[in-house]
Formats: sequence, structure tokens, C-alpha cells
Amino acid sequence: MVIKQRARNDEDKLERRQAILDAGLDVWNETSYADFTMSAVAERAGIVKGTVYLYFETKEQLFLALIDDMLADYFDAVDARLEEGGRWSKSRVVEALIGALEGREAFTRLLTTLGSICEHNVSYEHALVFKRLMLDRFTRTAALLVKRLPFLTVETAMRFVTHISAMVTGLAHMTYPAPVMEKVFELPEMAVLKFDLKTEARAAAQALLDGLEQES
Amino acid sequence: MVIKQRARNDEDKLERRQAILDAGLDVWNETSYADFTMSAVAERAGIVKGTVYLYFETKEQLFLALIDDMLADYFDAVDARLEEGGRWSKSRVVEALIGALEGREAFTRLLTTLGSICEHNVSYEHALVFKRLMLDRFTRTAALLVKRLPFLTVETAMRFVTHISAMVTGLAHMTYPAPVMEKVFELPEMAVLKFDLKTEARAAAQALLDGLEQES
Amino acid sequence: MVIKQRARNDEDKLERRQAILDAGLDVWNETSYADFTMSAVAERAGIVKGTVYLYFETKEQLFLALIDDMLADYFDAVDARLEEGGRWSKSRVVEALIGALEGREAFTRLLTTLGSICEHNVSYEHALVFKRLMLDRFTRTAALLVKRLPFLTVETAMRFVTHISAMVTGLAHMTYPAPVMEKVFELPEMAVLKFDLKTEARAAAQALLDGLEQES
Amino acid sequence: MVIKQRARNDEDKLERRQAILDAGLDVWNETSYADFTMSAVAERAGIVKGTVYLYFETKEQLFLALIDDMLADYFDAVDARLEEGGRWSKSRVVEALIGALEGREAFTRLLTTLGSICEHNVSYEHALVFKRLMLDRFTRTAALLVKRLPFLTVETAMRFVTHISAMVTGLAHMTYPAPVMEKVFELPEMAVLKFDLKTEARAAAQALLDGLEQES
DNA sequence: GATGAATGAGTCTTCATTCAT
DNA sequence: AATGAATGAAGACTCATTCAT
Repeated sequence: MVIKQRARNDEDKLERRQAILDAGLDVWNETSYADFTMSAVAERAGIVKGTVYLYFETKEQLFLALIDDMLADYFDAVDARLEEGGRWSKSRVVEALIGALEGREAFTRLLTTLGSICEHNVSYEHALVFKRLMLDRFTRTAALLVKRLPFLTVETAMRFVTHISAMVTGLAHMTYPAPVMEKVFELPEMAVLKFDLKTEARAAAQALLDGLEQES
Repeated sequence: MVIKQRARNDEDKLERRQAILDAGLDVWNETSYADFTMSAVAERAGIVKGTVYLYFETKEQLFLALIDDMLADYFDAVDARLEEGGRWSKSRVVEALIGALEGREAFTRLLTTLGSICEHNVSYEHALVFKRLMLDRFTRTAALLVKRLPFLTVETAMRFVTHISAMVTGLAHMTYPAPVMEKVFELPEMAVLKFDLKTEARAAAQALLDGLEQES
Repeated sequence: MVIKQRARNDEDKLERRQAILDAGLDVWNETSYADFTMSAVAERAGIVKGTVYLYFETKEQLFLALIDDMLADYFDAVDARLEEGGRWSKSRVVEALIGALEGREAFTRLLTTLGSICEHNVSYEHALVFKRLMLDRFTRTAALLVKRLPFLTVETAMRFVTHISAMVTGLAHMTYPAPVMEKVFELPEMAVLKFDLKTEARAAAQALLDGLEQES
Repeated sequence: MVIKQRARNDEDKLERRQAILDAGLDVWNETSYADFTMSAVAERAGIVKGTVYLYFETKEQLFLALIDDMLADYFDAVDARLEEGGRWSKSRVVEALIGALEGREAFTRLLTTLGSICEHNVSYEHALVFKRLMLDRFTRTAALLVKRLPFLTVETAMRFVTHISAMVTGLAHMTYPAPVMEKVFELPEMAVLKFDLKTEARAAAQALLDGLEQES
């Protein structure tokens, strides 16, 4: 896609905005949050720092927009799976939720930073937009879940989605460690602490559903 | 407790080290990680920046030591509960684990930062010490859990502890939001996203145990 | 010369770069290397520390650029003299080389620090650029010397230039002493150690040439 | 040599002082001036920073004492050679002066720093002591030179010693380069700038003497 | 005399953000 | 709209020196 020199109409502007977000994602995939600088993003997008500020008021807003995107992307994938036909079981539901994490490592790593980012420089408006999106996606997916697993209610489904999100975030903390940690994990004694995010998430999700079914 | 001007013997030094950690905790409780500066810690401890570096080589090392402390403190509390006598049920176990979070908000918030801290300036040695501590505590608590709930094995108990840790970390991300987020949560529509960490953790823990029992 | 607030084109940028170097020279003239700080240079240039780093990646690079400039300036002066017409004798050559030191005290003092600076924070690229410049100037001046004094060969001329440079550097060490030393030199007994750089350099240069002629 | 815990009498104190200087020399041999820290010296001497300050008021004073020692040591060697019997020629004199540099690389590197060190924190008294020593050694060696080479006078001999010192200092600047420079010198084009200190010093000394003889 | 913990001024450097062009 | 030079505030870390023990 060719990026025009100047974005004159709204479409061009959206295009450029997206180009910046794409660059942001690239940078994120290659570095950690501490190295996620506006210069790096700008350079990657082939533009200049000042220009980024035309599209995003602060670094945090850009970051939030990135999460926005990836959150939507993930839930799109999940919902698409949940809308597929056939017989549904707990484990198929688990697979829909966790399987969609495949190839979305950037997203899980991103979740990890949400808390600290939002503590800084995010305006009420953008925080609101973000949370609304999150609520919307949680709700939609919860609604689909209720259809797939009869023992779920709107409330328990919502809760389940929330718990899964939390679990994945927490596991991500433990699974995408810094290089130092990777070396530590190489020790035989540490093997037990070195696990696969999706495997654990799957197990936890399954247990949670088992529990919810039993409680129902 | 009176801190001498100069810590001459090992005991005094440990005391001062602890005083710095206490100051660090204070700073942490009042600010976020981004504002957690060595100057702030030093000032809080009533000493001078250089002195802090006498006890901790880097900012990250200090931070890790803080987590070390609070992790041990939390698991001490959990283990103490698990060692109490009487009849044991899943919900009593859940209460032991989650109840111990009461008054330990600083700890849960701390968990939230682990990932990003370790990406910077943490030596292999300190990372190792930290992970060993973590493994040790996980293992000890898992052993106690096996005694309390017969349907657990060493493996499933360990996994359970890990999942709970992840869950708490993830929930912490969602529950200790920035001031902006707090305002967002005040909107009626957001009520459903505004939940209590311990309540959710309890529910999740209960469900996980229910699931594990059923699977066993 | 008016410096614009912002240097947009390459010319402006070169101008600003030069302004920083000028400020650096001022600072150097007033202090020693130990007191040659980036803050001081920035303040002197009437800009802000961060701006200096826009033009020079490290303190050492700035310093090296300063030496670059002054080295070129000195050899420009020498070569200009050597290219003048008329009859040439050893003593006229000596005068060309040593006379050009007049008013270039900052340069000689600068030579004095070369070694220690390069031990720190100088990239291979910048070191290379610097040495190439040095080699180039030595070579050019040596070529001119060969034309002026028939008994010199390219090799002996090059060696002579090198020796003179070393001699001047070494004499500078002895002649630009710290304030304490100046007081020491006021003692009558110390008179013999208190000499003039140019006088000694001249004498040494003359002796070296006499020696070279005789050996030829 | 066993160092007592406490230096009670003057002899013990001198011994300890020397032990510190020895340690200082070791540190100097292994690092550059920038890394020549009081901690490093103390550690090397197996004592503690504070103790060093019992013997040397400032870092610079310690450094100056080190130069004192090595200067005396070098001139001891030179004078010993000059006092040997047999026939004397210019080249034998040159050999006496330059040959004594063999194995004294630490000394030549040290000369290189003299200027910058003395600019800081050296008291008048210590500066005086140092310069007196220097003057004394220059004078003694000059006197010996006059005996060996009849065409020299006390004045020209003194000047010769001074010039040689300067030359060696200057050459040292060029010959003991930082690691970066070493890599630069590996380029074929730079070969001409990479020379041996003693070879050049010898050539220069010879030329200087040739010149002096001719002028006489 | 020896210790070594404490000091604190000072350094380089980074980076989000602004604003003249 | 785009640029990118300039800002400036802050931050981590060092080390010579002092002084309580």
C-alpha cells in the first residue's frame, strides 16, 4: 500500500493512522515496552516524530489504540469460531477461546502492559472509548457462549470471559519473560516453572468451565 | 526502631537494607512504577541516593528485592493458614489463599510489574535467586494443599498454585486501574467491568478446584 | 553571525554544529578536560544539553571533532607558509612549523588530552575519521617539506613531522601547567624548568633537521 | 613481605605507604587513568578506601607519588648506565637514555597524564616536592651527559634531557593508544602512523645530538 | 590506626513533546 | 499536513572524600 505524502481527505488520514499503528505493532514485536519509543515507531512508519503527534496526542494514546486493534482482532477470531456450526462442548468452547491465541503472541504480551500504561497520560475520553470497546466485546462473546453452553447464564458467561482474560494476562506475565529469565528457566530445577501459555490457559479454562457447570 | 547513622555490623546493615525496602514500598504505594525513582526511595528513607546504591546495585535489583519480600510475606500467611487444624474443604482452601490477599494490595499491584522490570538490568544471579524463591514457595504451598485436599496430586496442586498466581496477577491488572479508569468505571454501564479482585479470585479459585476435583 | 532558532537546512546545521564547537573551545580554554562538561558547553552555546546531543553522540565525539578542527586549522596555517615563495632554509621551515603555533595554545593543550579521551566512548568510525585526517595532514605537510628541503625524503619528512608533533605534545605537557605549578615555577631554583614552548620546539626542530641533514 | 595490621612506627608506615603505591602501579598497569579509582587501589592493596586517605590526602597526590617513584627509578637506571666505563659515543648515550625505557612502559604511559592530573587537587607542597625531584634528576643526568659527550655544555645537556622527556611523552601519546585506535591502526593505510616508541625516540635523540654537536 | 558506611555533588544520557519552518 | 530541530525535565549511576565507630 502506497502512503501518500500528505493525507488530505479523511480516508487518507485513516490510512496513515493505520500505517502508524502497524509500525507500532512491528516495534512492539521487536522490543519491550521500555524500548517502545515514539522515534522508533515514527522511523518504522517512515515518517517523522512530529507527524505521529498529529494522529495520536500522546504515546499512551497510541499504545491504547494498538491494544484496541488487537483486542478487536482477537475477539473477532473468537466470535467467528463460536459462530461456526456443529455440536458444541466445553472443550470446543475452550478451543475457540484459547486456540484463537495462536499467532497472537503480540496481543498477549500487550495485555501485560495495559495496567501501567493507563496510569499515564491517557485522557478520560480515550479511556472510555477503550473500556466501551472491551465491554462490548466481552458482552458479545459472552452472548455467544450462552448459546453454546446451556449451563451458562449471561452473568456467568461474562464472568468466565473476564476470568479467562485475567488468566491469560497473568500467564503471559509468567511465560514471556525477559532474556535473563529464559536463561534461568534453562536450569533443570526450573523446568516446572517453564510452561506453555496456551496449554495452561486451556487447562485453566477447562477447569473453570467444569466448575461452572457443576455449580450451575 | 532506631537506625544508627552508620550500619557497622551485619545486623545493622540488614536493618538499613530493610529500611530502604520499606521506603521503597511506601513510594510504590504512592506512585506507579514509572514514578518509582531511586531519588524518591532515598528521600523517603531519609538517606542519600548514593547510599541506596550501597545496598542495591540497580533500581531493578531493589525492586526485585521488594517483590521477594512481599512474595515471601504472602506465602507465609497462606501457609500459616493452611497449617491450621480442623476440617478442610475446597472453600476453606480457597479462603486460605485468597483471604491472605487482604491488606496486601501493594503485593498484587507489584506482581503486575514483574514482567517489565525483569526485562531490564537484572543480573542472572538475582533473577535466579528470585525464581528459586518463587519455586520454593509454590512447592511448599502445593505440598500443604495436597494434605488438605486429597483429590490433589503434587502436580495438580502445583498447577493450581500457578494458575491462581496468574489469575491474581491478571485480575490485578484489571482492578487497580489508573485514576482515569476509576472515573470511567463510575459510569453505570461500566459497572459490570468494575469488580473486586478478591471476589473474582475466590470465584475463579473455587471453580478451578471444582474442576480439578471433577477431573480427578 | 546570527544563528537561527532552528537549523533547517544543512548549512544552518553546520553552522550550529560549529557554534557548539566554538562553545566547546571556549569552555576548553577556560577549564581543563575534567571540567569540560556537556552542560558547560551547552550553556556556553546558549542552548540546552539535549540539543548538543543532536549534533554529537557523545562527549568524546564532540571533543574529537574539536581536535579535528584545530588540527586542520594548524596544518592549514603551516601549509600556507610552506607554500610561500622565496628561498628556503632549515630555519625558515622551522619557523613555518613552529611559528604557526603562535596563538594556537588551545590546540597544543588539546593534543595533551588526545590519549585519554580516545580511551572512552569513541566509536571505531570516528576514530578512523580522525586518524585519516591526521594521516592526510601529516602526508601533505611532509610532501611540502620535501620540496623545501632537498635533503629530505618522503620517509624522513614524514618522520620529522611525527617527531615534531610528539615533541610539541610533550612540551605542552610541561609548559601549560596547573596553577599550582605556576607558583612552583616562580621559585628561582625552578627557573630552569620553566621554559617557553615555542622556543624549545624551535630549538628541537632545528636540531632534528640539522641531524637529518647530516645523516643524509 | 607481610604487611602488619597496624603501622605503628614510622618504618611500618613507610612500608604501608609503599604497598599502596605498588597497588597503585598494578592498577595503573591494568587500566587507564579514568578507571584508576581509589577503591581499585585500596582493594588491590588489600585495605580499605579510608586507609588510603591516611597516607595520601588526595587521589592526585597518590598519583603524583607514583610518578615520583617511577621517575626516580627510570633515572636511576639511566644514570647507572651513564656511569659505566668504556668509550662513549653519541649512540651509546642515546642507548643509555632510550634503552632504559625497556620494560618501563608503565612509566611512559604515566608521563602522558602528568599535565591533566596536576591541574587538580595537588597542593603547592607536593607540587614543589615533585618538581624538585624532577629538577634534581634532570640536573644529575645532564651532568653525567656533559662528562660523556664533550661537545655538550651544562645548558645544552639540560635542554637535551628536557627535549628527550618531552619527546618520549609525546610519542607515548601516539603509541599507547586506546583499543579503538589499535583497531584503526590495523588498516594497511594506517601502518605509517603505527610506530614503535623506542625506535622513534632513538632516532629523534640521535638527530638531536647530531644537531647539537654540529651547532656547538 | 583502621574501617567502610555514608555522603552528595555531578555526569552523561534519554525521550516525550513542542513549535518554527 | 508534514517536518525535524529544539526543548527540558528527569533519571540512573559514579566516586572522591568524610567521619562515626
